[in-house]
Amino acid sequence: MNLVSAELVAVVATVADGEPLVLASGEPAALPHGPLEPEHRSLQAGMRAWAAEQTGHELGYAEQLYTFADRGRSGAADRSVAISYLALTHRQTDASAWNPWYVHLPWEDRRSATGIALAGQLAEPLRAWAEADPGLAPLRRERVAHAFGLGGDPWRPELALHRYELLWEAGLVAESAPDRGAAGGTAAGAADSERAGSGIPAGDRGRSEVAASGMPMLHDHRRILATGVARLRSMLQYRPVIFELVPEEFTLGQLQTCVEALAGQVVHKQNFRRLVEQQHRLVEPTGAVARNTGGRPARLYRYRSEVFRERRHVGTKLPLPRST
Amino acid sequence: MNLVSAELVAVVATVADGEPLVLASGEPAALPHGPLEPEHRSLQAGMRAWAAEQTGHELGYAEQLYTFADRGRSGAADRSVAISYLALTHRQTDASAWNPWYVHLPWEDRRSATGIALAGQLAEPLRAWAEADPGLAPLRRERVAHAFGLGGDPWRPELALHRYELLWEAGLVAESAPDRGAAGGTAAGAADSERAGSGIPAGDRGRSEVAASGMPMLHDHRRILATGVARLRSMLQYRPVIFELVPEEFTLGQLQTCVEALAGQVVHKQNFRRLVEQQHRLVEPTGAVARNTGGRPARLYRYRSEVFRERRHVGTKLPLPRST
DNA sequence: TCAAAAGTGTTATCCTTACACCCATGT
DNA sequence: ACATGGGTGTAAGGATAACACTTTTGA
Repeated sequence: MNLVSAELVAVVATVADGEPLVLASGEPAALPHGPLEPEHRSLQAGMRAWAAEQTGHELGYAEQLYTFADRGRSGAADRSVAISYLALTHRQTDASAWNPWYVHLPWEDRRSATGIALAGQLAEPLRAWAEADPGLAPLRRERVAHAFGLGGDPWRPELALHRYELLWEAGLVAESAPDRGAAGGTAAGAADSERAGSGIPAGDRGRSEVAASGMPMLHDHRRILATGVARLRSMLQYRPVIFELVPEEFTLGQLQTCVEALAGQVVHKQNFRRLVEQQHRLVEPTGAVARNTGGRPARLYRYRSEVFRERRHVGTKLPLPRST
Repeated sequence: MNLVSAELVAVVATVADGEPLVLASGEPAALPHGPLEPEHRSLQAGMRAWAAEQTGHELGYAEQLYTFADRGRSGAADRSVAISYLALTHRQTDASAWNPWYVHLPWEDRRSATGIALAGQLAEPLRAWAEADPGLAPLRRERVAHAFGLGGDPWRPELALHRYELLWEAGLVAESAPDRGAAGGTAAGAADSERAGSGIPAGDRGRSEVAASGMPMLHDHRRILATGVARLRSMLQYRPVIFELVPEEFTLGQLQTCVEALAGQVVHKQNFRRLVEQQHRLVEPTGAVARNTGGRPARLYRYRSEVFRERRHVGTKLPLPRST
């Protein structure tokens, strides 16, 4: 009988003040994780137990993401399987263990011009990587253009995992950099933590590119985070998941900010409101207003849980601009 | 260290003569499967190795489906994790090990009036199950209506997994029937195979309902099959996966038949053609014609692989009738 | 008064669905 | 001739993306 060790890993996401956050702690940053144990009643129950123990959080919605097998984690002989989950939770007050997504995946935040510029800095090294192997160049060019929205392709928020994997292959993240030895990789772990924190590859690349490569995480946790981001962004398009991340009462502005935080992209205000209110009828006004908006007071809304039945399949369609 | 055994299971799908097929063999029918072994380079590689060894097939496209943990498989103490994959392959000639999907999931085939009637036979027992527990009744009613398209809800092909799980919970499939002992369940295996083949629960239900409940499979393999069917039907809507299942040259009629086989539902002919040809420009004529169509000869088409770049995200949108 | 955010109205365009109809072949 | 499947034209309705504009607050 071939036995393996099974590890449970959780991407626990929330949004606070318009910033998407993920539960992560340690140096290098690690997602909540732990082995599957005999007393766990199910995979999901085990994941919840570890997350609760390590973070004091009870999780809300959760779904399985992906199962990874790493041969190299603790040597070639015994093998470990990592079963990852995505969990959503309302904002909590303990600020300790939360990291902004975009600290680890800065190129995914295109809400501002500077964010887009940051992502743009990756284009040149990616092209260089694509051309480095003449045989693979056409395929790589295509993959880069598709994933990063270059050369006529639109930027697709839900391709976050493709993008991370390309950067990994190209050696543009610390976990895969040719001169690795900082965080990530096989079993480096806590060694060399001052460099791990900054995520600086030892190559001769400029300072700006370093900022674009993001803060590394333990083992393949950044890949798992990217998987969670991609899944959440996909769900956003066809299921009303936002309401797991927003307080019971909210303004349409807050809702929009939350969507923008997850998608990493701004959406068209007027059409967003109409879509949510009229087309999908996902929300209804509570009658109350919020006055702390900085401008005109905003009506408060609540999620119409009745529609969960009729509109389970509808998401918050993003009124994305035609070409980005 | 807590160790578990990891098993790889494959849902290998194809379409032949307008009938969707899955690789399965034995009694009760089992999907290709086997333990993860040290020499496997990755999870997917292991799955491919087992499938090739057990069926003589090299697989084409493959993607991970889901990871299940069963406590009860071989006793309470040691635990097994099943990592399942969906694989697509072109039609092969060895007819031996292929089973039609709808032998196992007959309610999923709504291409004919008799198929729809078959699914309708499940409505009554499902309602009875929903009402059996007064506390859970509202939730169960809602789940049944949503999954099976009752009471104003549309039938959604991609909810195949929800439907199977409801039937399982309601004890309407042999694997979960209260009087179980035939195929499925814990470790029944090859015992009692003559009853397993027919899938007849020992209860006092009528003959027609037996036909509607479908042929059982080993362990939870029918659930895994339902997961694969659901995933494939989802993909159909937003990615051009059909072309993995169709010969290089095909008529639009063949393509449509193939889509209908997977979706378990007929589609609107004229609009299907226009969608594929014009909107998405997924195909182009080869110039040749097929004369064995039974009517007017049909133009042959090929898949425009150029669009894989521009339209990776586009699927074969199903021009479904407004209300079913 | 002005910045900032909330909220309304309208339009052009495209996609979806549906209906009606003609075309080319084998029997 | 006629059944069978292949193939075309067109129109109604709804969803989308874009634009211009008004309203109400706090500083």
